Amino acid sequence: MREKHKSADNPSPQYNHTLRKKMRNSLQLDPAETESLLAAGTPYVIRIKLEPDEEVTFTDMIRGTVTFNTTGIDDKVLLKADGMPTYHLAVVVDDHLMEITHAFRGEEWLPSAPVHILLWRYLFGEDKMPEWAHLPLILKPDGNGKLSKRDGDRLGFPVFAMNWTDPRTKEPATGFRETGFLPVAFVNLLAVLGWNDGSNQELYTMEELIEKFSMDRVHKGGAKFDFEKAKWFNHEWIKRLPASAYSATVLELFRAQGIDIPEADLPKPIDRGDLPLPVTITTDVAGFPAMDDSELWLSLAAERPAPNRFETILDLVKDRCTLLPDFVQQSAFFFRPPVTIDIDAVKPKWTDGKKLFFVELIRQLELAQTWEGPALETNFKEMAAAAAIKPGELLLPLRVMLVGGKFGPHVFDIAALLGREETVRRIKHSLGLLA
RNA sequence: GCCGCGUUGGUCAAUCGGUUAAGACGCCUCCCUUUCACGGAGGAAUGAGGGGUUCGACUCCCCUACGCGGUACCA
Repeated sequence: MREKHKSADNPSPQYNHTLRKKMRNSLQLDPAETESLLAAGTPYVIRIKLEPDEEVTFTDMIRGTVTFNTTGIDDKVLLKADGMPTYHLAVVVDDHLMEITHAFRGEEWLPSAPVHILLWRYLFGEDKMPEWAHLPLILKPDGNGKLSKRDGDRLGFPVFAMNWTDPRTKEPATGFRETGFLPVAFVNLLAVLGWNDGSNQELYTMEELIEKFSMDRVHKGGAKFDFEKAKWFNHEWIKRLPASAYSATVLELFRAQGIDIPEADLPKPIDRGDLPLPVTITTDVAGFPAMDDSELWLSLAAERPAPNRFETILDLVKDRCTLLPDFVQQSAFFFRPPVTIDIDAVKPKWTDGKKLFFVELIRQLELAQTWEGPALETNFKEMAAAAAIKPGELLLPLRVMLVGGKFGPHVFDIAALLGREETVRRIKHSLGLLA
């Protein structure tokens, strides 16, 4: 019926005060005919009836006063032919029953806001209506338009906070959490996408956000999503939080990769019964935001005296980690010998002199009184001087022998954490490969 | 088509009439580091266009352009 009113000029004719007069409906039909149609079970919908040329004005927390003229709005369907309400009816009734005081939604809802305002007026009274805020949209990084799951798939980044499967299409989607984002970082990056407090600050804890966030500084225009910047936020949070804040999560990642961390390396399990109930957390470590419950408890024990090897290692490599899974790549060699050894990085410059040096090194390491990074380094450099080889010529081979490649923290920190036995074993193994 | 909302470097953005137009991400150079990073110091890069108002406009007004959102018995 409505189809015949479509034209090239107006591809989407409105069902409004003008058009409804040309259609078959209860407003045009004889009441008796309507009754008989109803009695015969003819399908029907119920629409809102808008008066022509009426101004609907409301206040939006972000946009201020917004005005629409009813002439430009359809008589929206409220109750569908199957008896189910449309969103328009449902939100209003829902918000009323739930006594909603503030309604936040995306900007795409702005055009239908007047319908909802009118519904409030007709049904419950505008005085009971919630305050409105229509948030700017997050746009796709390239081109224009709002960010969608497809863009994430196409460009290789998550668009949802957590993993979820679309109930309609059954399509799975990877979340920020599963990609390796810290909850604090995610909330932080989202908060400053379309808002800032006027200062140069970019990193905010949850507490600071609660204190400083204000609707009047939320932008009206949408912001393009930049995954590089998103990763930067996560990197910053990984760096500034102690490893104990996320070690439990990282432990799971190691296990998922089939790398088991010995019990002795892990932080001692906390007996929750012994801890007082956390009310307020005050620490000087950047406000120390809570993650989830278990991490909250862990963080409470952050000042625990006994350091554990696992978190010590995590703290040692965290500068190199942008996403949580990076920890596995950056520190797996601490827990099991490197799978591959980049021996080609050493071979071209390998000499008999160096070989002799390492043989002697093994002997000395086995004899060493103590096993600490600085002492190991001093001794190593003295040996290099004695052998008349520049330390730099020997440092890289040692690194490759211990970690398998040209990466990782300070070599002697690694050796210290690896322990005498494992250090010697790895040097011997590589010497074998070089023979 | 119509209605609404927007428009400062590649991106996020400050500025609420007077600044050399901040800062951050990314990019480039250098320093530190005998690995990879972190860190430090620099660099390139911005007011969509046109009219007004004003002593003075990125900032206020109008027009145009462009973008986005909506225009469903989807949300």
